[in-house]
Amino acid sequence: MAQKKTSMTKKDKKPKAAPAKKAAAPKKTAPKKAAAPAVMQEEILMQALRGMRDILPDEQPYWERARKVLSHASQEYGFQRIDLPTLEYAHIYLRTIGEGTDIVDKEIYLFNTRGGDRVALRPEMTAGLCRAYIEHGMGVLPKPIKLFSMGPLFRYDRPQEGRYREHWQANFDMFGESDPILDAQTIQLAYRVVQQLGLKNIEFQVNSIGTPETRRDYEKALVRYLESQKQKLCQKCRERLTSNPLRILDCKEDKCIQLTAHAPQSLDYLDVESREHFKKFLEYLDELELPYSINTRLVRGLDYYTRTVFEIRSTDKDGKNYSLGGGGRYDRLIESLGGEPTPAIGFALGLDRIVLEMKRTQVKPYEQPKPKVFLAQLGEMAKKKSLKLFAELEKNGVLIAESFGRGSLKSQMRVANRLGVEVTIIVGQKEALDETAIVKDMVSGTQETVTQERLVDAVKKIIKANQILNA
RNA sequence: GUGACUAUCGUUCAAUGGCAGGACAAUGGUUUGUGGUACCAUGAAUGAGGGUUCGAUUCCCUCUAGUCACCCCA
Repeated sequence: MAQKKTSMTKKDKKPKAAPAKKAAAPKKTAPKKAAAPAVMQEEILMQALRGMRDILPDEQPYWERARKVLSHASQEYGFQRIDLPTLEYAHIYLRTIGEGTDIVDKEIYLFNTRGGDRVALRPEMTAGLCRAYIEHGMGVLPKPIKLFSMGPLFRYDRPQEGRYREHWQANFDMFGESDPILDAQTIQLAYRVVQQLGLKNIEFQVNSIGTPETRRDYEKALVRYLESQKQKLCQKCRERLTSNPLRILDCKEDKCIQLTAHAPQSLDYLDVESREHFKKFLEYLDELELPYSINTRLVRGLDYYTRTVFEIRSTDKDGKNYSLGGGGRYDRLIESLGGEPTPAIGFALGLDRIVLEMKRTQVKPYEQPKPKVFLAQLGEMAKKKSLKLFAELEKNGVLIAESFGRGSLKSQMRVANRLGVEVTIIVGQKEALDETAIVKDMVSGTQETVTQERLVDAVKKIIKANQILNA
């Protein structure tokens, strides 16, 4: 695995006094750290916060492609974009995600504002979405109400690759209908997105966790079963027995897997309606011919889910599993926040992981249109004119590059060449005076002088000719 | 939150208890207004703080950060 090295701290570099040659003194005698300047500057760590990262230009083409695909898919499926604040009253998360969950107990960014409000950086999107739904009375809109959202979330985790304290998610949510066909459509949409992104080896895992009541019954039954054979569990799972018994189903220890294989299954404890819902859901899924499997061990980390839950996973050649996203029904959530009872379903895709997966599987990133024209200038007068020329060309739809800061024509030509432009426009002292410009075809190397009025046409002519040649 | 491993120019790879070096990238140049190659030059690093030592980038400790495995999740 390629270990990504990251440079860390930078000391403030002292500006060089003058461009003049370094004093004759040999390097070694120069003190490594020169004497402090008169005003002592406090050294600040030039380092992003832990778990936070910069998404640099190099990586942006992947993100751009992901964003484009997501936003197109959302429109095709009739979702409307909504943007929510990153900060909310803390209690909406404590209430919805559930106290006792790791997200709330250990991972939430919680603080008091100057005004004394207890607020939290959003650790997930759904709670804020429901708050907005209620606040703006969206219940009166025609059902289902489909909302699409994309933005950063925050969790105070211990970072690793594909897991950051600030990470990006795209969320698709539908409110107002409980029909299981929506559950299937949600998965269809998720599949559509990963397909359009060109991701391979995708699988869905689905499960139903029923209602909070049946879940409690099931949990009791599970504990009862496991308690009777406690010795066969691993050390951690013995602790989980009281803290979070459902998690035992996820344990990777062989003995726990063996034991839980015969444990009661959540599906057996579903109420009649949930059972029917799940059955229908699976029928629809079969109809769609999507790659899915039922994972009765799938338990999601949020308390608000009811009935359908699912995850989108990608498997690499070593059989390793990555969760790219997940979701499920949350039919009680709006009600629990004080709104009208409103069924809902949603899912989230983790953009950081999607991008990681795109790179892993060598998906083509989005390619930014490249400039085909370079504008070179020579001399003060031409330099002034070139600003205007640039604007003129850009207005006429010519994507243009320049390097105004450079002096010599040679270095500008070098840049033009490196950029692979088809045309270079050269404006020097003479051309500036004559209101003309030299148009050079970089492929053939020929050039001609044209008036600045005819410049746009002349440039476009060459580009067009090249297009025909290439076609 | 737990454990393990790691940290050298922008990137990448060296080296050393005694002046930290190369490659790539960058910038300028090889006669004054034209691209490639080649050549030359110029900047640029031992994550931070302590300790051991005559001397530490190298050995030790702490911190910070990353990666991995847990935990959890997207």
